[in-house]
Parts: sequence; C-alpha cells; structure tokens
Amino acid sequence: MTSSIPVGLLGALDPTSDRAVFRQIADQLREAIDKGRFKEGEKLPSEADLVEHYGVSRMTVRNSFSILQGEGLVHSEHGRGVFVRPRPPVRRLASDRFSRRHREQGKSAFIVEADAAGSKPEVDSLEVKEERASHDMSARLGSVRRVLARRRRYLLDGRPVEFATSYLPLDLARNTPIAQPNPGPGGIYARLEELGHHLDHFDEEIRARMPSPAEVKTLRLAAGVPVIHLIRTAYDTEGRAVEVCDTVMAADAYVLSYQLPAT
Amino acid sequence: MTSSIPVGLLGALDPTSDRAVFRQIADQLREAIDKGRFKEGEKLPSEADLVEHYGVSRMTVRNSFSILQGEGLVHSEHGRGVFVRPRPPVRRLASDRFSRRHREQGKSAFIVEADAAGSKPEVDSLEVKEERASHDMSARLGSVRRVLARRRRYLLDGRPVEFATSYLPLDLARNTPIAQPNPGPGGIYARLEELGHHLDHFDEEIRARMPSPAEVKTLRLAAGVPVIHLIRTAYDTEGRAVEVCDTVMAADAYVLSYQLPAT
DNA sequence: CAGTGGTCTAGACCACTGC
DNA sequence: CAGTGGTCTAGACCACTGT
Repeated sequence: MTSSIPVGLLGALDPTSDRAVFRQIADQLREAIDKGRFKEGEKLPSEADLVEHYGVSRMTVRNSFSILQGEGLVHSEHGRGVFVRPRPPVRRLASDRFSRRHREQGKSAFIVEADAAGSKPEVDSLEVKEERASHDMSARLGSVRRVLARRRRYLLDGRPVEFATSYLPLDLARNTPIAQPNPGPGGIYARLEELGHHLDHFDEEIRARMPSPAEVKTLRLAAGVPVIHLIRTAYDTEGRAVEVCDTVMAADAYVLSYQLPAT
Repeated sequence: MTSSIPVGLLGALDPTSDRAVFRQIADQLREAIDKGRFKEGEKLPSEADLVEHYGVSRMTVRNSFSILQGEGLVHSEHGRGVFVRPRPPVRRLASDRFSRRHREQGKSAFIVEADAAGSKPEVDSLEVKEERASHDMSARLGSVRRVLARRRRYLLDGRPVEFATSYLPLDLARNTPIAQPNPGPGGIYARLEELGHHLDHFDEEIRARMPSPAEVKTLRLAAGVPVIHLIRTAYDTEGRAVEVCDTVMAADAYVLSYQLPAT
C-alpha cells in the first residue's frame, strides 16, 4: 500500500540537520496545522502512515505526537487517531461581572450569560460544608478559624469549564441563606448585602499553571491545557474580607477582561 | 551495587492495578515531591536507579519523567540529572501599575519595582519599527493601516520573564519621542499625555496557554510552563484607542492582581 | 573517565473503535 | 475484523557533565 499522506502536506527529513528527527517531524506537523493544511478536528496521518512516510520507528513518531500534545495542538483518541484540537468557544469574563445590576436577576450570572451565548449551562457537585480554614485562607479572611465552604463545578454544553470554592467566615454565614445549597436570586453576594455586609470592592489574583492530576480529572482537561487559577476576595465597606472565592478554570475556555482607570 | 534510593522514599508497583506502570511510577514520584521528600532543586533518582528499583525498562521510567515534566514539576539537565523544579520568585502586577503617580519617576516601572524587590532588572532586544497592522491589531486600534511597533524583552536576574510589543497608530507616534528607542521618563504613556492624548482607561484581556516554540526560545521556558497572554488597549479621553500592548509572560514568574469596585 | 540524560530501533502484546 | 493508539521491552549509540 502506498502512503496515504498527500504529497506536499509533509516534506522530507533533513539528515544533515542537528535537529532530532522526532523534532523535525513535529515541526512539519505543526507547520501543516498552523497553515491550515490539517484543519481543526481533522485526523492527522496515523502513526503507521508516518512510520512509512519518514522511514523511522514508531517510537520516533510517537515522540513527535507527544511534543504536539504538550503544546496543546493535538489530542489522541484510543483506537481512532490523532486529531487537531479544536479551539473551543471561550467564555469572556468582564470586570463588571459582579456589578449590582447583574445581581438583580433571578438566575445566576453564569446561567444568564451562557443562555445568552447559546450554550447549555449546568452547575453540579454542589457541596456546602463547614471546614477548618487553611493557613492561606485564614490569612485572607483575617485570622478566621472555621469557614463555610461552598463548592461547585460549572459546565457548558456538558463540558466542565470551571471549579470554584467560596469560603466565608463561619460567624458570618452560619444559619443564613448563604449556608443553603441554593442561596437564592443574585447569589451569595446579594445575600451578604441583605445581611448588612455592603460590598465595597473585590481583589482578584490570577495565576496560570499546569493542572494537577485531580484538576485534569475534574475538568476533563486535554493534554497541554493549562489552568487559570483565580482567587477573589470580597471586602465590605468596613474593610472586612467577607468571602474568598478560589476558582480553577480550563484555560482554553476563558478570556478574562478587566477595565482599569488611568488615574 | 544496591539501589541508591533510600527505602521509604518510593514504594513498590501494584501489579494488580489497571494503572499503567509508568503512571504508577509518576504517581509515586509526584507524591514524594508533594510531601517534600524530594525538595525544590533536589535531584531525583537517576533513570538507571529507577530501572533497577522498579525492575522496568528505561523507556518506562522516561515516560514517567515525561509526565512530571508536562506537569511542570521537574526538569531535566542533560548529563546531570532530573531535578525538582524550584518555584521561582513571582512578580506581582497590581492593577494600579499604570496610575499617573507611578509615571512621575525617572525610571520605568519595571526597573523601579524590580530594584525594590531586590532583583536585577534588564530590558533587551529593543526594536522600534513601522509595520503594517495585523488584522486583529487594526480592529483594536480602529481601522489603522500602519503602526509603530515597539518590541522589548524583560529579564529579572538574567532570566527572561516577559516579551512585550506595543503598537501605536503611526499618525500618532511618528516623529515623536515615542518613536525613539528610549522614550524618556514615565515611558510612552507619559509621552502620549504630553502629546495631548489624555489617557482615560485601559482594557486588559488575559488568556493562558502553552507557549509556541518561538516563545519557549525567547523566554527560555522549561517544559510544563504555560504563558499568560495579556493584551492591553489604552484609550484616551476621546474614546480613541491610542496603544495596544501585546505581552507574553512566563506564567511561573507572575501573579496578576486586580481591584474591582463592587458597584 | 564514569554517570547522566537524549535519541532511536525493532520488535511485542494489548485495548479501543468502527465497519 | 482491520486499523488505531497505549504500553512495554532490551537493546544501541550519542552528547553532555563533573571528577
């Protein structure tokens, strides 16, 4: 059987090059993807095809794929093939997403926004429980010992995109609607204000890193997809930290956007 | 020769487990690192050690290392060994970093801040040239055809941490100090204001992803380190976009921080 | 020099997919 | 069933590091 790779899509190796063979193959595949010769979702030549085309061993080809996988360019499906990873639709988080006017609706911001974007939103694995505050959380909340933790996972069209935990000082949240699985319209920020904790501002800290194995599982992350780790602290008008929300997001599903005054 | 791996640091494989051998080895190494049994910067057992300890082939061990490398937990040095990747000091970018008071100093914000943090700052590969605007840049700057591009790379203690390009409409920047390699105290934002473009606000868009091969080279990134891609647009009081700054940062070197009003 | 990781081969058997 | 990727072996030779 002759090679099933169309001529011109992939070139030949340069035996005089210092560059390792598997890197050269990865380079050629990457270039072909970048130039659109293999499109999103399209299947790449099989390992056997490439073994034949380049005259190398299978491990060499697999090494090339593993580079591209680490770059987040392709993903493999057992028994099916290796595919160009499609760019999923991204969720844009604007810096006014917690403004009061957004809280005046019955549904949560996540649901409203996803509906508007034509995606099917879901929230699952809701857990609300009292815990000992971690060292870091205690520092952020002002030497609090015990906290109410609200954990939930967000999905769009069946795909998990975000996992978030809110921590609130226990003395503030216990025996309030905040301790209910569903805190009601406007979410916990609306409830906090009703309880007299008028929100003044939020601090957000943003990091990016590769996910832990647990995060890979929870967010069903493909290889080569980092996470955005966002830690938001909400302060009331008296300067007290009333909530810390720790959020891990699939980086390929988000664009964060902020507006800064130029004063 | 008996194994050089201290007993207790690493366990045995579970032959009844469905989990692939190389994943089990990676799990054990990861756990040992997480628990501090191997500390930052410390050398892991050599491939040969692990081959002997687990009774597997070398490729199996290398597969384990490659998992940990993808997670950003370890890095290898040819001829020396595989090491636990140290967490480098991070640069904190606050959302008030462009406030006018920060512009009143003679040095750039980067230099001032790094000095304060006790790091040695450098700026290199400065390039200033006129270019055709990319499609995206043209849209951001309001249908501009040609731009002035200012490219530079930032280093801390010899390590590249950030690569940034500023784009300005050519009609605005040509024949001004902004087109000089060194635009003077306060940087180009101070010059823009002197030219009558009073800054009103900035928009920042944040993404995280794995780096391209070019970015790996420019930022000398280790395996398993994502980049933060920040696109900032500066608007003057007339609502005109006067600059777009496209920045790629080594994610392990940064924490971004924003303050949002709760209005 | 010995010890380390980097690259590569040529197989083997397995598990999953889709016809 | 054939075709695909997933795992694993047992070698080989090379390039780099440090003594």
